[in-house]
Amino acid sequence: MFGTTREGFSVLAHITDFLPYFYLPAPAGFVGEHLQPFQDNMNKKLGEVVSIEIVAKRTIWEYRGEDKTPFLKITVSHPASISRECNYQGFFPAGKLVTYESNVGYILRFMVDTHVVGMNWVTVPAGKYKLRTSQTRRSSCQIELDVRWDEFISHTPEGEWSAMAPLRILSFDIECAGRKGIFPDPQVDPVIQIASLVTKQGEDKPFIRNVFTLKSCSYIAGSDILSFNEEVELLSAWRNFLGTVDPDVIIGYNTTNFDLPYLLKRANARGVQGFNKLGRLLHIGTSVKEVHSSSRASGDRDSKECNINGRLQFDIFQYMQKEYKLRTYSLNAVSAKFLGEQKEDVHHSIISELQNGTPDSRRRLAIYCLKDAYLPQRLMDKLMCFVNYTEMARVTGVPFNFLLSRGQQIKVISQLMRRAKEDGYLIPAMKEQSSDDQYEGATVIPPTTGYYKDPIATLDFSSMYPSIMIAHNICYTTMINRATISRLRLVLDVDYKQTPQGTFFVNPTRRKGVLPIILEHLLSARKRVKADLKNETDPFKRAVLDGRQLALKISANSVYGFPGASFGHLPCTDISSTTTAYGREMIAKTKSVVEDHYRIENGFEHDARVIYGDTDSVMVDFGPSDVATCMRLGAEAAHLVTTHFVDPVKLEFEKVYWPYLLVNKKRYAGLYWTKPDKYDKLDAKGLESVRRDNCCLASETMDKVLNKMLVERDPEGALAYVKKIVNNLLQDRIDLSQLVITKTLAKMDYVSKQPHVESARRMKKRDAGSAPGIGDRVAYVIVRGTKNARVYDRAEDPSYVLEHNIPIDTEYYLNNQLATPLMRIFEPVLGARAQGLLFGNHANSMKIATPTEGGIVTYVVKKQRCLGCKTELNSRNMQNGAVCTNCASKTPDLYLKHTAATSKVQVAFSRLWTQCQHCQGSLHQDVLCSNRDCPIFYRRTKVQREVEDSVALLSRFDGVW
DNA sequence: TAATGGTAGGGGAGGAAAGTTACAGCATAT
DNA sequence: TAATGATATGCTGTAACATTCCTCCCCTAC
Repeated sequence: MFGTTREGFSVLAHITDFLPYFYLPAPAGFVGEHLQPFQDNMNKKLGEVVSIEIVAKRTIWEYRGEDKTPFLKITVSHPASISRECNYQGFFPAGKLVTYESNVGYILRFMVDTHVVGMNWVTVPAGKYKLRTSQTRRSSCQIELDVRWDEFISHTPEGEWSAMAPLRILSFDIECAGRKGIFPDPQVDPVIQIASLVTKQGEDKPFIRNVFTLKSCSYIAGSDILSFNEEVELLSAWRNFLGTVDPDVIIGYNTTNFDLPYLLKRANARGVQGFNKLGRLLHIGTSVKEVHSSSRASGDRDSKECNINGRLQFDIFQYMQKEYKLRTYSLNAVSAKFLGEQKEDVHHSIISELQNGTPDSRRRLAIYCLKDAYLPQRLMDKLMCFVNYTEMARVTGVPFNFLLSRGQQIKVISQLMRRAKEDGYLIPAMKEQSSDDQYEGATVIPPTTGYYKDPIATLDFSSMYPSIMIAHNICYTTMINRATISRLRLVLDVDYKQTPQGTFFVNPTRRKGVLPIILEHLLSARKRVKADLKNETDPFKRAVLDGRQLALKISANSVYGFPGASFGHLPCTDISSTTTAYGREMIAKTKSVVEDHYRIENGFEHDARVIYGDTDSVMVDFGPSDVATCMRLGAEAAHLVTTHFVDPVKLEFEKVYWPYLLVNKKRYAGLYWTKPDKYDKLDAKGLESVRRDNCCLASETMDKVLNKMLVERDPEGALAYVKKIVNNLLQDRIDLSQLVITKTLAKMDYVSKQPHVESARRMKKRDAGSAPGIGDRVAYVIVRGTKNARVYDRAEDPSYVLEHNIPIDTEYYLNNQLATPLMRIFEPVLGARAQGLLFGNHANSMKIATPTEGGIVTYVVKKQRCLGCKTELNSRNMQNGAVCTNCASKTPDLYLKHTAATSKVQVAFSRLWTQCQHCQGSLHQDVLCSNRDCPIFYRRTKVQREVEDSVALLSRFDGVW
């Protein structure tokens, strides 16, 4: 175990004598005399079986009475020796044998048995350990010791033991000098700079800030600069720096997939001695491994993995991808969103130029590099990533690095094993069985769509699935089949009950399920933490507590998904389908109770109607037109409904929507009220304004329209707004950045052609290194094409479109991105007249010639036209380079007009240029930024082209006078 | 090999299939 | 009156086009 003391000294504790083991059910007739020969027999095949003993345990699978049965606990000397096959005197028939707890990782096994959870404090009592001497040391840690696995104390992370450790965190970024148009290749392209920041956990300023540069570099305030003439020296010096700093945590942005592998491959290519000794173990070097992960929630993803023993790796890029749903995950976009600042983005082809320039140009690069090292640290602080993950590791009990590298299941398994061990249950190692059969999920009440001017109350079941599982004691350990029922002579409704799904579970009086116990523990712990949070004033402790309650909530919710996971460790469709069946019954019951009770004939002023509901919520139109009454009725109804259900199931009144626009199932918007005097926010669900797969123009327009309709209650104003946007679009006054559509490249082999897939394919052809890979998000815009050309043929990389000045298909954006979604929300409010009002005629559209076959104008004869009357200029009518004979007299006027136009765009351009200079922090240097996530960049490039065109036009007046 | 939370549902786009229309080509009637 | 040619009519196959329905795909709600 690696760790740190309270004072910040690094520790390596060698844990001794902990051996892996697994279980086999003892077959009938197997007795004590068989143990030794059986062990000898197994040793022949496996070797290294240390001991076998008979223990009384019970399986977690199904209720089979309270009797424990004999199991063989087989202890082996090495994790690899755990087997699922054994054969001895016909006792263990091949194929049918089920082993228990044989598929549990050794690390988790150890942590469960010693009550160690990820990121917790451990005390090694005096006298129980032996310090290692300089001869026996195996690591670079300051303290190194040996301790038996059962002689240290693991502290539950509560009270004084919930403090964060004073970990040293290194954040770094590298720059390499690539060749033009090609993504850097570690076999060829050198590493030229490495920027590093070192911060102590909990402090807001780094105590080391430096940059290693190849060749000299001018002074940077507040940072150390270490320059080297040889790349090999640079790499070697940085490795030594890392060893001296001895960080506990290494962070960065995409360091796992880019920076670390690049450094290692480059050092290898240049033959830098000992570079791969990045970890704390002296005899183990770091190597790169390709891994593939796939999950239903986050899709497929290819990535790399580096082992740096004794140091945690925490790649903020991976964290963002896992925890946030964003349009783009570039460091630019993420910093802009969460830190509120754009950063300069130097295209990789320009880096070499800066490197080959002067100390000052290398200084620019160094500043850029330092910023890229600083931003991950700031993101981590701002978003509390490290604190939240620490709490998640503590709550679920898994090692910290599992949280990024593994899925949801391992967290539930960890909790399940801990609880199971306490109660003497064993978990079977199920044979992998990928079943395709889906079970039935939740009900979505068919919506009565429309625009509601009266307040709509929303009632929710809090933590629905967890509370169902607790209320009805649904668990592996409580499932029971008919045979067992008759064998044990159990009585319906006394000992067990039949669920709506037709399955049977024993009552808690007979046996309380393990899953319900885990869930109760999680829910009550969350309640306690929330109570503590109310009294806590220290902002840092508050953050820890908040992270903890969040972790508890997420953990409780993922318990339900675990038995339903078809590719799982312990799939059990009965548990999942029973839980959802109760849920369906409850939502139906809620609807009928509310609608039966709140009726005019029962003395109420209106008949209440349930207009919509999804899984655990119902939306009720009680009738009254004021929020306060609606809230009172809602709270009352929630209370009434709750009495119909088993504890701890609880229906809560949560909020009122007023007004409320119900578009379809899972698609609605409304003003969200929790108190009668003021609304909290505009809440939109499922609509284009909250989706990532349409362009910003579409979502922002919809957001504005919703605001005008619901907040300002001004549908006419909304109409006018849309008309303005449409006009801007057709006149090409919308930034390209607003039109970028992003979608995830989810897999390799697509059945049908898709716009984002085809665009990614074209990008790959141009530069394979920088093209989006599997799991990345692809950005594209739709350009004009030949008639009937498919959308996938017209999807193009925005940078490419910008560089080559390819015309945008405004009609596509108008019809597919704006009109269709907007009509869906206008129609319920305005009725059928909306259509004509908005999209009837767009005569103002600028007609741009449609390119012919293949998207390229093949034979273009450029003919000059008169700047006055646009007539074609030829040898007969040409007065001068600018105008025809007819317009000759207007030449001075035309000249003035074009001069004015030119200077106007020049002013616009210089303003944008200055803005970019401000952003890069220097007003007397060229702007190199090509940040594709920054709207200014697009605007600047567009205006730049306008300036060029305008100047070219003006030059036709040259020699007129 | 190891590892991978669930189902319900909207909506855009592609693509096959079935339907429509226009038209050439031919046979037949006038 | 029969044979012949011109024209109109009707049928049919085919290509082009528009529509419908289904599937794939992405993303979201819960």
